[in-house]
Amino acid sequence: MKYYPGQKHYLVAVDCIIFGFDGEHLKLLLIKRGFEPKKDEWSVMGGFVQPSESLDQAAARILHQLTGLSNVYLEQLQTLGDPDRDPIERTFSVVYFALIDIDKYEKQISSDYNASWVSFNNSPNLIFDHTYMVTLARKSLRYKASLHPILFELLPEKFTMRQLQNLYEDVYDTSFDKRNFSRKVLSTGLLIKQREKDKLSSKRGSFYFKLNKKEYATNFYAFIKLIPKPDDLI
Amino acid sequence: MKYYPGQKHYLVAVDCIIFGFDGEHLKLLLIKRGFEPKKDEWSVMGGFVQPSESLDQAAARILHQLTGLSNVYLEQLQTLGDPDRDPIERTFSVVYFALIDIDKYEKQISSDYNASWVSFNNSPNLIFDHTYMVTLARKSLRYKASLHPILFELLPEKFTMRQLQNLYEDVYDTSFDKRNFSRKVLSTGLLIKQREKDKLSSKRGSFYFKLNKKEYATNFYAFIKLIPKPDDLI
DNA sequence: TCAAAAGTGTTTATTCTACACCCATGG
DNA sequence: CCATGGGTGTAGAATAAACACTTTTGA
Repeated sequence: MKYYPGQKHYLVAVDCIIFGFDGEHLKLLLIKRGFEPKKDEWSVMGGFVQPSESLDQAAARILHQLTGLSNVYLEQLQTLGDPDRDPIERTFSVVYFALIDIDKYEKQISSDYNASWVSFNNSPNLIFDHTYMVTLARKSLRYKASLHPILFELLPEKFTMRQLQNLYEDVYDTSFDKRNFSRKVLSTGLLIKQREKDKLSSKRGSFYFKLNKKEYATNFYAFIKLIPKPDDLI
Repeated sequence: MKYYPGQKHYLVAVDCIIFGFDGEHLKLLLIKRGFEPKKDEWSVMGGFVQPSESLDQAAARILHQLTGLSNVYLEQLQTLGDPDRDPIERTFSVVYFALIDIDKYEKQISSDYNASWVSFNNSPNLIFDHTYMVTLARKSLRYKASLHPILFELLPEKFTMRQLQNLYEDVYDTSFDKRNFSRKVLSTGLLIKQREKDKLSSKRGSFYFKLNKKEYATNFYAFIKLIPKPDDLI
């Protein structure tokens, strides 16, 4: 037996929702499409799965193409496959989301793709069902981050408590009491306080923290409740 | 433009992990495969996605074929697509899991498929990566059920507190204090106590409860923490 | 010297946990 | 009348929430 007879074959693509954080706001890396259909319209970065690669490999390849980054936090989200979601021909899209340190990506490559970082308030219209993908990714990010410390993936190696709090506040569109927030975060044992201070954001300066990578690796899948009221997340 | 040139096309299948609960233990509905390859070996129920149907529709169709049930809790889990996962030809599999009331399924149909309910301790070897799918589904069930009241989908219309507790204990492979468990469950407002008692399991009899469907529909996506220590779930 | 952000502690309310006895009934 | 499973309450511990003042320093 060489193949399954009588079955239709389809295209399979991978699309990546790429999140970044600029110290103030959560951002999305979008590209201006360079090919038909919908050339010059905004979309998320994607590509077809090649015969020799797995889905995870395809996602990593696509992410690398746009950002130059490897070994990035990448998680499969969902697969979309409505018969008419792509007007040219039926294409299944396996959606991934990626969390990257916005300072690390290759600006050169991303400008070749006409990519830019946009925030959620003023993001452009996207082709096909890409807006839905983004909504899905945002919900999933909230969900996952309410239980696991994944948001650290968005931060640079050294960051201040204020930046971390900004990140959580922006992801959840809320605000936290800084005393309670800092106490809760520190109680996880995930942070190591540095001697060095960030002097950019205030005269007094604020201490940098680094992620305790060992603790992070060990406790990644343990629930860590940083969000007080995780209702209505999905 | 009629199609995307130069891209390989693939098969896309949907596989359903079907959970049931017999009052004591969580079970899985498996079938003995009726076609090659791997004829007569155990697998989960699946099928290829047809040109006109969406993924959700394909999953519902496949579930209906085996159980006769419609309007069942069905959730997309993940998509597997390693190049060699199917020895015949490259096939992507979108994995769903279903939660059904074990009393409602059509025994006739399921016996046509050589299906049987197995518990996790003595489940047979499965073809391809189906064992992995089941593991994935079990983890996902724990994860989801730690936050949302989905396990009610597995129970008949009327059930006792003991049955509910058995279900949670079996899903999480642990045991709960019955006083704390019952208090916590009742505090959700999801249950309506019936006048009628179940007299099968004890001389005194125990009250039946029904799900408060209105409350359930409204609060489905609110977090409801029934599990005290949801660590190490994934 | 003052504006701006950093840093820190305590009290109260809520939630969680551990734990043991009486009840109702069919055989 | 007794064995079996059903049903219930409380006290102590842990966790979460609310809340405000002092420090530092560059301009």
